[in-house]
Amino acid sequence: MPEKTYDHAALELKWCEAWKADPELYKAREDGRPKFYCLEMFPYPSGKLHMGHVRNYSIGDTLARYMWMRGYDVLHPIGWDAFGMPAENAAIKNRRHPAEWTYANIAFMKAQMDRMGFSYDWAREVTTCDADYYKWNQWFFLKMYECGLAYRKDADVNWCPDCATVLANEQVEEGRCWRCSSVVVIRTLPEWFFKVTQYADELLSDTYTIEKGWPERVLTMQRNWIGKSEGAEADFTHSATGEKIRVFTTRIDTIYGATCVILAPQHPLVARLMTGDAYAPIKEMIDDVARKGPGDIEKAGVFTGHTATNPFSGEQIPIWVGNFVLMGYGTGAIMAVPAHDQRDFEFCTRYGIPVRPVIRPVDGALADPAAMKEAFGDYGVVENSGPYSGLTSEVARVRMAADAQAGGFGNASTTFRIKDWGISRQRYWGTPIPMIHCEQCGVVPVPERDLPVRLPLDVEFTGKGESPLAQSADFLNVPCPACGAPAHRETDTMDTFVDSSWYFYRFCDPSNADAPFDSGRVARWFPIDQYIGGVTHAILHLIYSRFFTKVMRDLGLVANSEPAANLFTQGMVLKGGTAMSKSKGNVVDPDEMVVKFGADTCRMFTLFAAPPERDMEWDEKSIEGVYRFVSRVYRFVSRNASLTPAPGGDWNPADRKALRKLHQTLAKITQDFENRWHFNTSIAAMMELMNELTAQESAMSPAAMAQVTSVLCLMLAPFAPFAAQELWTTDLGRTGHVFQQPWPVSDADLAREEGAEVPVQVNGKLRAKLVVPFGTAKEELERIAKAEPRVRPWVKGKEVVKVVVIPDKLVNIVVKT
RNA sequence: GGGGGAGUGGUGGAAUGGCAGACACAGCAGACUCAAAAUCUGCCGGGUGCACAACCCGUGAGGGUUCAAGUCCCUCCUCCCCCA
Repeated sequence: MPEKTYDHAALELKWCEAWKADPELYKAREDGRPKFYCLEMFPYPSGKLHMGHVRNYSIGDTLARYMWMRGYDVLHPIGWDAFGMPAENAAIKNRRHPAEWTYANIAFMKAQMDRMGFSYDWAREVTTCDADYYKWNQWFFLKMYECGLAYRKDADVNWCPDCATVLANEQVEEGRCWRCSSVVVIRTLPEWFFKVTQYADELLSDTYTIEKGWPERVLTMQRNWIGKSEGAEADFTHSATGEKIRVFTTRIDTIYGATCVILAPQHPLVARLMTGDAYAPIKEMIDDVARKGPGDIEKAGVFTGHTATNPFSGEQIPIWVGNFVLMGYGTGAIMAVPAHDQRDFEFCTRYGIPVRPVIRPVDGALADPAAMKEAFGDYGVVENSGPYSGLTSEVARVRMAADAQAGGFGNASTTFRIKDWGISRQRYWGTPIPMIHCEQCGVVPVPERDLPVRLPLDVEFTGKGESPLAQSADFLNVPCPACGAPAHRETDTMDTFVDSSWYFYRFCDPSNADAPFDSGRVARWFPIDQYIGGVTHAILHLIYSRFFTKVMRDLGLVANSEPAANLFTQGMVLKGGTAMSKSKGNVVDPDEMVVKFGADTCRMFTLFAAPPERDMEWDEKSIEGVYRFVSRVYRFVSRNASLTPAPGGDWNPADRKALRKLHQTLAKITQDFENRWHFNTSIAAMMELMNELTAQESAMSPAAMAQVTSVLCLMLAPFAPFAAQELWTTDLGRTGHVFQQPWPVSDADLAREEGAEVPVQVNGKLRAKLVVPFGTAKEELERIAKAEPRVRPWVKGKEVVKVVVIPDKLVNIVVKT
C-alpha cells in the first residue's frame, strides 16, 4: 500500500467523533472478569486543563487501556471537585453565579478531555456541587453527628482577611493564605469539627498495611503529620493558688532536671496571671506567631513572676510564657529541661535559667552544666533524681509514670500532633452544614428526610462581610424541626476536602437516590487498584480520604479499611526549571499543543520526557522528536500494510532480525507495565524497534511484515490511541476497537538472540567481546577468552590469580600486576 | 535541627553489583532538491595519536567493600521536597 501522510488533526478528530457517538465504549461491564479500578485524582474545574492534568491523565489512561487489553473489567471514571473559593471569587468579580461559571468550565474541560482521547466512563461522572452529590455530604455529616464524630466548639482559627474565611492550619503557609498570600490573623469562632483524632492510632498503624502499594515518602509524611508521641503527663502546682498545671512530656525521666515551666501564650492560666499591662507583651507574642507562623520565630519568653512546684521533687521553679509552646499540642504547657532538650536549652540559656543535667551517658559522667554547649538528648542513666537515681531512662520513664498515676498527679499518656478537622467555612460555594439553631432547643440536626439542604440562589456576591448564606432570608429562616419555633440555619459550609474524601465511592453507583452508594457495588470495585495524582495531596486529601473510609466502615457501609491499595504520585510539569504558573507566565496551553502536534504526541511526550514519578521539563524542541516517531510509525505501517495475511514460519535473515527486535520490545514494554511504569523507556524501546524495522524493511517477507505491523499497532495502542486505531481499522483492515484486542504475548523463541555476547575483562577492564552459543560451559568460555588475540597481551607473562566466569554474561580474568 | 529524594555528555534522560551515556533533543557532515522544508544516512563525553588502530581519564568530592561500583557502605559538598 502507498505510504500515507500523517495528518494528525484529521484522524484524531475523526476518531474523537466516532468515540463520542458510542457512550458505552468505556463502560465498566461488571461482568465477572477480574476488576481493575483505575483512578486519577479528579480536577477542580478551574476553566482549562493544564499540563499537570494532561500528564496525570495520560499516565492513568495508558494504564487503563493496557489493563483492558489484558482482559480486565476496567473502571475508569472521572468527575469534578466543583465547590471552592475560585468560583465564588469569580462570582464577586463578574457578578455571575458560581454555578454558572463552574458548569461552563466543566463543559469546556470535558471537551478537552475527550479531545485528548481519555477513556472515561462518562455515565459515571460525578460533580460535587450537584445537590444529588452534596446531599450525601450532609447525610454523612448527620451520621457523624449522631455518633459524636462531628461536633461544634469555639476555636482559634486562622482568618484570611482578604478571602474573609477561615483557613485550615494546612492552608496557612508561612503565616500566609495558601491561595492569596495575605497575612493570616487569629480569630475565635464557633466551628464544626470532624473527630479525626479518634482514628489517629488506626490511621497511623494502617500506614503499615498499605506499605507495599504506597510511596514510602507519602507514608512518612502522613506518619509525621499524625505525629504520635508516647510520654506522660504530670501536674505541676501553681505555688500561690495550688492550681494544677498539667504538662505533657516524652521524657518524664528528666523531670528532676526541670528548671522552669513554660506555658503557651494562649494557655488559660496566662490571662489570669498576667493582667492589665502585663498582658500586653503576651498579646504581642500571639500576634507575632500568627504573622510569622510557628516555623521561623525566634524563641522568646516572658517571666510571669509566679512559681510552680515540681510534683516529684517538691522544688519550686519559675513559670514562664514561651512563644514556641503550642496550645494545640499536648496540654499547652511544658516543663523545660534545658540539659536534655535542645529547644529548652536555647530558651533557658537565653534567659539565664539554670541548666541541670540529670541524665548521664551509660558509659560516661554527668555533664558539667557550665561547659554544656548543647543539650544531651539521648537516653542514659538517671542521676540526682531521688529514688530513681541509677535507673536507666527506659525503666525510669515507666516507673515514674506509674508512680505519678498512683500519686494522682499524672499518668502515662500518648499525644498526637494531628488535630480534629475543622470543616467550617464562612463561604457560599460549598455544602451547607445541615444544622439548625433554635433558641429553645439549641443545635438541632436537619431531619434526614429534609435533605438536601440546598444552596439558595438569591444571593449577592460582594466579597464583604459574613457568609453570603446569612443574607438569604429564605435560607436562613426555618422552623425548628424539634419544637417548630422560628429558628435559623447554620450558615457555614463544609471544607471542600469533605467532597473529595469519598467521591471515589460514588463512582461505583453514581445515580443512587436512596443512599450514597450500594455497598455491594462498592464491594465489587474496592479497594481502588491504582490511584494516581500529585504528591501535593500526599497529606490532606489522602489522610481525610482514609479517615472517611474508616468512618464508613464503622457505619457498616463498606468492608474495606483503606480506600486505595496502590498510590502513584507523579512529578510536576516544569517549564524553564520551575512549575508552570500564571504569575511566572510560563504556562504551556495543552490546546495549542494538540493543534500543533496532536493529542497522541502530547500524551506520549508527557510519558517520554521523564519517568512518571519525577518532575519533567516541557521542551518544545523535544516534543518534535516524539512527533517524528509517531509519524514514522504511521507511515511505516501504512506503506507496509497488507490486507491479505501471508503464511509465515520460514523466516529470512531480515525477518529474523525484525521479529527478534519486535518480540524483545514487546517483552520490555510488558515488563514496564507490570513492574515500574517507566514509560519513558517503553517508548524509547519502540523507537529502537522502529530504527531496526527501517533497516530491515526492504528485505522482509510479507508474512513477517504482517506480524510486525499488527503487533506494533497493538503495542502503540495504550500510548497513542488515535493513531493506533486509525492504522488498525483503515490500514490493517481489522474490526473492533484496538484497545479491546488482547495484549500480544512476546514469543521467547523469536526474541532470543542468536548467541550470547560476552564481554571479557582483564582486571575489570573491558578488553574484548566474544559471541558464543548460549549455555557455553564455563571452562570453554575461559579457554576462548584466554585465546582471544585482544586479550592475550594483557595476560601474557602475568600470573593469573583468578578467573570469574558467569555463563552468557561475562568473563573477568584477574592477573597479578 | 530532623526526615525523604536527587546530583551521569551541550540538554532531557538510560543502565535494579557485570560493556557507562540506550532513546531523544541540540549540534556537525552527507544524500535527495534548482532551492528550501520535510525525509533519509553517518558522526556526536574528555584526552594522547597525522589518521587508523590502540591506550588513558571519566557518573558532585574523598575514602571503603568487591574479581567487578553510577549502583552497596562511611564522611563531606550542592540542590529540591516535607516536617520543626
